[in-house]
Amino acid sequence: MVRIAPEDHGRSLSVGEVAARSGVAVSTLHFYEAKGLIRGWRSSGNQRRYARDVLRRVAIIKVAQRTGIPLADIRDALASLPDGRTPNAADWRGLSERWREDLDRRIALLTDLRDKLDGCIGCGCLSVSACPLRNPGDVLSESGSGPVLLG
Amino acid sequence: MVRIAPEDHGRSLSVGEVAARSGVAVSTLHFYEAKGLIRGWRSSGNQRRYARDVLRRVAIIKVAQRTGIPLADIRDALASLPDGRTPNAADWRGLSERWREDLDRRIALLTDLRDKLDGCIGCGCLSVSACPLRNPGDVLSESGSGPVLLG
DNA sequence: ATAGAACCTCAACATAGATTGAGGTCAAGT
DNA sequence: ACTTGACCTCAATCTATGTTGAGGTTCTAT
Repeated sequence: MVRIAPEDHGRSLSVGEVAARSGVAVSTLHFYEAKGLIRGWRSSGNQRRYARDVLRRVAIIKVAQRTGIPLADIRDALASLPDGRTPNAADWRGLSERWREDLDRRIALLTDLRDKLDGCIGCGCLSVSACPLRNPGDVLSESGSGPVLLG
Repeated sequence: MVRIAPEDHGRSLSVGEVAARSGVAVSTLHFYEAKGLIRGWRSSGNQRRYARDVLRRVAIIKVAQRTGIPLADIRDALASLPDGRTPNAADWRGLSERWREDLDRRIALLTDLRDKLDGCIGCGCLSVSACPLRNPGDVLSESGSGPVLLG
């Protein structure tokens, strides 16, 4: 049973509590911490302790992942959150805006791909040099190599 | 310099030619062959030879990958192409239709995610049990198998 | 005081999708 | 014949995103 020391009550969370409340495995939280996506401190007995903030962070991580954003980018985006204080609604909204743009671009890319799929796969134009499907001169095309998310 | 033996002229392609024309690395073609995505035969000197079909196949593979379909699924879809003959336009169209449905679903998912992003990240509802973003009871929820998300 | 749950570290394994390298062979031009 | 570039196989490595397990420690209830 997870019990919280009296002096911590309502203030900090153990890794097991975060796991239970956020729905991710303890091992995943270890992993996220190692990758710099979440931060915490240690108890006198070297156990992980987290502020309640971490629940929101983990929630954001999972949502961002569902949209296809890699962890490294999520980490960078989270790093833009304020250091000393608990992020407020405006802070989170900033993240949301950055990601929405990326999402918009990727939706446009997929939509474009879909619209061209029937026409191009069926026809003879699927050559490296000429086909619009092979040569996405459209969305994201100038981003160098592949879809760069939130660089 | 890549030279084609007279008897092969215009009929078969070496792995290097396929690489040059399709834009993928030789090692990747080895990899695709090992994974069953492309097939060919060997010359008397044990070198890979491919029918011209393979260029179309590789093109399809790259397009499908761009939409987020995993190689294993692409392999299965390509396996539905006719065995003895060169695939015709109708064959390719069949593939296109299968994938378009998947693409439609994923576009719907991302769109939904985007629409909820601002509202949900900024507000206090991002809890495991209550938030619509955390609990996708909507698009894709019953899709069971197949490529669900990129990344 | 002690059992057992929860925690710790570190290393290995898993999957997808390749890339790289070592060591050796084949083929074409001179 | 020789050189060179394209080719061969097989194993190792890489990134991303974790999971699993071994071996050891801490915490809390009884």
